[in-house]
Amino acid sequence: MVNMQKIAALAGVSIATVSRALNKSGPVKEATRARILQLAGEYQYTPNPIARSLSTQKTDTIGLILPEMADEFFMDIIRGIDEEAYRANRFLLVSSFHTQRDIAATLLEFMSSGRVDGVILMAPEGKNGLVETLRRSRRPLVLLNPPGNAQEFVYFKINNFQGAYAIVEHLFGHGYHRIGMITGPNGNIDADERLNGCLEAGRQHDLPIAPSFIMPGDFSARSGYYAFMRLMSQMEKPEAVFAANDMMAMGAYQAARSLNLRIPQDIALAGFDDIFLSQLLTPRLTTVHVPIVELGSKAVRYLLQMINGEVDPSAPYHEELTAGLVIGGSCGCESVAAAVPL
Amino acid sequence: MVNMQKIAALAGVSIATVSRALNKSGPVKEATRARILQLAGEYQYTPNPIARSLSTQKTDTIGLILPEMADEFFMDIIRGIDEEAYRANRFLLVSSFHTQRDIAATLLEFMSSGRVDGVILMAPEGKNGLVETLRRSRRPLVLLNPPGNAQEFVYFKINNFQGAYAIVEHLFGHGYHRIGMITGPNGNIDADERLNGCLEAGRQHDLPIAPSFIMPGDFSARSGYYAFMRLMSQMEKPEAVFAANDMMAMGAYQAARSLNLRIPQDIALAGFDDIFLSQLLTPRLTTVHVPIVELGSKAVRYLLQMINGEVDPSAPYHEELTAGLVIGGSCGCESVAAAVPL
DNA sequence: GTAAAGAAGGGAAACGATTACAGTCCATAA
DNA sequence: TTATGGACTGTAATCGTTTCCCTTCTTTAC
Repeated sequence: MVNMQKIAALAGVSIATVSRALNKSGPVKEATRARILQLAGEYQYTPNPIARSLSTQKTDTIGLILPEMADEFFMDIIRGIDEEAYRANRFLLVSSFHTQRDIAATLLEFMSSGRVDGVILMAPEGKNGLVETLRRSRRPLVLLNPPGNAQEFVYFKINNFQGAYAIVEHLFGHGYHRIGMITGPNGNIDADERLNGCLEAGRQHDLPIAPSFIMPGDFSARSGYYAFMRLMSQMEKPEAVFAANDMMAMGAYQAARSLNLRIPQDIALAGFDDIFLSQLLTPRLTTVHVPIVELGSKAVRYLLQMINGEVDPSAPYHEELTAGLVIGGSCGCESVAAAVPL
Repeated sequence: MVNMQKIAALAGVSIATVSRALNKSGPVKEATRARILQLAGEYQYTPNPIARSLSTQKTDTIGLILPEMADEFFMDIIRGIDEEAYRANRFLLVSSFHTQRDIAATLLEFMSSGRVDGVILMAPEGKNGLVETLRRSRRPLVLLNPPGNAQEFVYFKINNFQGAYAIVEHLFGHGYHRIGMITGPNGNIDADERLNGCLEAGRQHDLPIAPSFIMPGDFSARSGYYAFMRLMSQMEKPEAVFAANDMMAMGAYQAARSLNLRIPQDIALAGFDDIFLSQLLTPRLTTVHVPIVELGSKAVRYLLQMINGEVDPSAPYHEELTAGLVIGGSCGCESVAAAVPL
């Protein structure tokens, strides 16, 4: 392996000069510099990043910890972060929680021990003393969709409340009076906020959502199927159903088909997330778009500012990204029923 | 930051002893060892991985380079690799190609320069002197779904030919005589092999696929839609259509619905990949399951063997993973039409 | 009683960079 | 002519480990 030592010897200078020439970190005579660059190219010299890191205490790497690596959603997160990291010439060390609950702590320790300059952590549930663990992190940390008890940290999140409020308001706009909701798993911050947004919209329109119209789900398509079935088996049935995510809405589509209910004529439907699948349903699902790639980009950009000392790494900073409506045909809007997949 | 120096001073021993005690890499009196461990715990000492890497020339990190980070498929790859890496106590540095074509080379250089112990690279197309670049890699390298000109390397791949052959044979088994195919992008190794498997099945059954029944697609749902439309607009129409991946099959579903064709009564359909969406179609799509998570696991395990010197890193090694049929209702099989989403 | 072996631990050289400090040389200003 | 300051370059410390090679003891075998 060719190192600075060798290049220095070949060029007849000291390694300090080689370093200065390569990094432009000090004055070097133009002729010397050219000679060094020439030799470096010739011998395919690449600086050893480990040695450099040891010396500079920077790794040019950021860590990303996700609860799981399962579907499109998490892939989009990674993509957003990967792109932004690439733009900033940073590497990306990823890991998931790996089934264990408090493993997030372990991983954070690993990552905080010098392998990365900073960490982006997605932790939608704040159990098992997560907050205490995070406090001990020695590196800059940015949270994504954090639990409610994480106010002291830096985080970026989707405005679930606003998104849910907006889409339920849209359903009211269609004239539906009886709106049902299929919720997400209890304790999940995203699920809770979406429920609250829905309830608030009901209150604001003087048409509060009836408790019997709130059916628990767990974000899976299967749970959406059964929740929808139960909603429609009641004496009084909703005219429109808002599922807390698109996967459950998909389950509801299946259930509606089983019951021979037409969407939206017999029952209107709306979802949340704007996943790719929702474009392929007929009619296209009306849903809430979450700017997930942007969430990742913003997190990286802010993290880098923390790392570079451009902002105070210990000061809390919160940003909520607005979710936007995507109108399909499932809510009753006519014009947009797309026949051709995107 | 507390380092070995400090622990050594506190314990009244040299750093060499601390290192030996912590790594069990040499004899240390039990009492001394206990004292050191005690202090290490007390002061929350964690060895600096960068310094260790510099000394040992190992990073405990493996690199993963993917063409893109787009859908479920790539997420599954990452998951398989992440899980296996975690089991082996390795970290994972990921990156995508980032639009540029020859960026794969650049990234490989980066990764080969000491930041990782080995690299897993997925490169379904072998253009722009990829092979020459790979030859210059200084670290162990494992390819996934490699192009045809990569015989000299270690790779793991899905047996596309066998999978395509099997599913087309299944269609013939239903008694269909006229089978059409929607192909993937030209030059993509997976696409080519699936086409070949289909053609071979036709030949073996003395019912060669007619050239007019082979319609080009590009793996997108949209292309599947249009290819299906074109297939069905011909004078002589196929009785069954095999799409080279599930996304295109989804497009075909949409097209069939537009044309008021019932699946499978009017037209049978089959796909490839067994993506999650295919379970949600009605009738469920008959497709080919690709053991994608297993592909990742195997790649990691072999890479680690190369890194540890348990196998010759410079010797070629090839493994093809068998793809299995997933029978849904879209091919004409009755029994399995699932009404409830998984 | 002595030699050899092995355990315990210390000193110092790697690993491959960055960088503070200091020295040399030369041009310019006083 | 002599400071003075800037450009250029080298020496060596530093980052935090691992590990080779000793030295010093303690056993154990003969």
